[in-house]
Amino acid sequence: MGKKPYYITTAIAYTSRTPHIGNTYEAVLTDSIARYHRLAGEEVFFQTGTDEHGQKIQQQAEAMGMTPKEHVDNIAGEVKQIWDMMNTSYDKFIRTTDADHEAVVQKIFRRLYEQGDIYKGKYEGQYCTSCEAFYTSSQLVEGKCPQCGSEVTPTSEDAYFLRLSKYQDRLMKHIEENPHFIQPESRKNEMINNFLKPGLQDLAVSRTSFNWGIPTSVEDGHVIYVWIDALSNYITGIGYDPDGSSEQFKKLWPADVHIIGKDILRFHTIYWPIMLMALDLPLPKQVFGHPWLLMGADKMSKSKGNVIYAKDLVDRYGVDAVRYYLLHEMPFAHDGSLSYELVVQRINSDLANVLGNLVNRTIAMQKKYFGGEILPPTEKTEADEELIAMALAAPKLVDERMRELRVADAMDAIWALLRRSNKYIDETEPWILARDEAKKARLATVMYHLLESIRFSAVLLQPFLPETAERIFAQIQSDKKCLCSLNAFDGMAVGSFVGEAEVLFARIDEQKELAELESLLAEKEKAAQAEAPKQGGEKKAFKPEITIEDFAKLDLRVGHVLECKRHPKADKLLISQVKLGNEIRQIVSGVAAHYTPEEMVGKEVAVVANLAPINLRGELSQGMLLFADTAEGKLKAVTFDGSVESGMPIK
RNA sequence: CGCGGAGUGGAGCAGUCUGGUAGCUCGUCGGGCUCAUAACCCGAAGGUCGUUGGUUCAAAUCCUUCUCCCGCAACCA
Repeated sequence: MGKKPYYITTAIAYTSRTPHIGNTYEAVLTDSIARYHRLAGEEVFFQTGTDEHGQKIQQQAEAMGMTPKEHVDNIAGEVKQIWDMMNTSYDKFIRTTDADHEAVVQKIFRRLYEQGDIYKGKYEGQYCTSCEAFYTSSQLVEGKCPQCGSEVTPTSEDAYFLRLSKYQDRLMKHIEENPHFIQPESRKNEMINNFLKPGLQDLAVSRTSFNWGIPTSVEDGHVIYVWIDALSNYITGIGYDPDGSSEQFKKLWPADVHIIGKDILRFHTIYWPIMLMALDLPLPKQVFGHPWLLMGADKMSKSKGNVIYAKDLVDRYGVDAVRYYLLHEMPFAHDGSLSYELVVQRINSDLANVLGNLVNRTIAMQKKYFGGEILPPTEKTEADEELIAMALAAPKLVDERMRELRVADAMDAIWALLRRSNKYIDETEPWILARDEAKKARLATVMYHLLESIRFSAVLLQPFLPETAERIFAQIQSDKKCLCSLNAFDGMAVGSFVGEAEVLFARIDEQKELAELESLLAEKEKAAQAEAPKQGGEKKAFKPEITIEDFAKLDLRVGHVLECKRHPKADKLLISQVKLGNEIRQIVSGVAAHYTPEEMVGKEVAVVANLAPINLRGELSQGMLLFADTAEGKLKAVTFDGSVESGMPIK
């Protein structure tokens, strides 16, 4: 029996919008790991795909005047296109709207229901009339409202729940006994302390408020919670079936590693393992929450206007340059940053100078001195030992680091060899050897060593820069590409000829490039602004039409802010005392990030006066202050054209 | 005191578990070389490893005080 195939997955991409370069990173990272294991001779199965259900998607589709299916078809197409453009070598691209996936998810749900791990219950069951708020049973303090201590009454909204509590101890034990299960390890503590130790609440796994999801098949009107649906992809995609799984599933499961963003670690290290336990399946061996790519110091987001798409970069610099940047500039555990400036610098120094130039100068010399013919290395000296030793040690270094998912470190080992090769040229001074016919054998040896160490590098580069590796093989005219060819330093075929020299990565004039980008960006911004009013962003999509009667239900008033302070127990909230005519109300607003209390005092602002009061983290809020979103993601209070008496209606 | 992570030469990071002369890439400055994509090679400057106190013969590393940054959770009527 052979070894179990290596099964690796990305998280499936949520189809709410076109993935940006940060989302793309995950696919490239996973691809490099998958390719490495293939290179190492293992059978590999690499699955990726798209997550296409959920309320958010339904709403977006409606706002754009499409059916949800049309919307996700568009985005899924884009995702696949980008993954393909990045040269990711996935074996399966699953979509959660695939019929077979949907069918199996229904079976999973039914099976869990029938065995009692999913049960029907009430959603947000306890209502406190004095606070006008809902609480789950576990939030109650001695059976009473945690805020005010009064009696609560159970309410009834039907939902199905997954019994997380039943498996909690088993999961905790698993995490503690398998220190590599959650990577990087720092995240492990976060999960244990924040979620497991306080105790898991059973998870509501059905929804009735929308219908873009997989029906439960247990009760009409209930669709399956999107995470249950999405997580299942890792097993449905390879043929799991509660009634009898495929041979492929038996061969592949459990997954060796799920590569996911650190933001969804909770779903993959708590909900997913528990689902698997309930299904009586083994858990994935490892979940790696990779860091994020930041734009300079900011998280990439549309509202900040700093989104970069993979295509923008690939069009300018080529696939492998972008792959290099993503794979190499991301630290193992911290967030990495990206800017055009950094990309250009890396391309110049690492790809053009160190790698490209090394190959180029070597091929040029081989042609110049020997007409391209590769001669035998007959005059080895002590000066060669270090280079050869380093080349022979490189595969092991790369292997160790890749098995720890330290991709950037693995690449460093290759670059160390490339740098050493450049140094070797200076040490041996081939151009001087070439002047003396008597030193021809020595020159041939030096050149052989150079070509061979370039071949070593190219073999090892394949998982990271597949196209570039091929181009190097073409230039050195070698087809020895397997890891097994790196056991001895003698892979170049004596008597054969090198190919044509070709520039692998052209140097970029940084000043010129940045200037050009700046003007390009300005143009783009202009175009986006011109288009914005027509199209409207996803946030600006209009809600469905209402009648004047609907509008008349709102009681909008002019309010004067008399006092304002920060909420003592919530950093996003401000508490204002607002005068509405002869009444003074306390209103809580989530604008602490946008206004200081001092700025709020004295403002005349629009108020929703007849909104049901609610208790927000211990403070009563009797209404709502109105704010407008700005393009920069800020909030601006809705004020008036001149001073208006408080309490006056707005219509 | 909600939980967790981090603070290392101008920039980005490693080293911390298993104390023992502070390392890598980029940048800067000086030199060398000419096969090559103004590339490559060598050398130098630059850090009391955020702060306080402690353990030790010895602390970036272990314990502790404070501070700043980031993430997660809660809150956004």
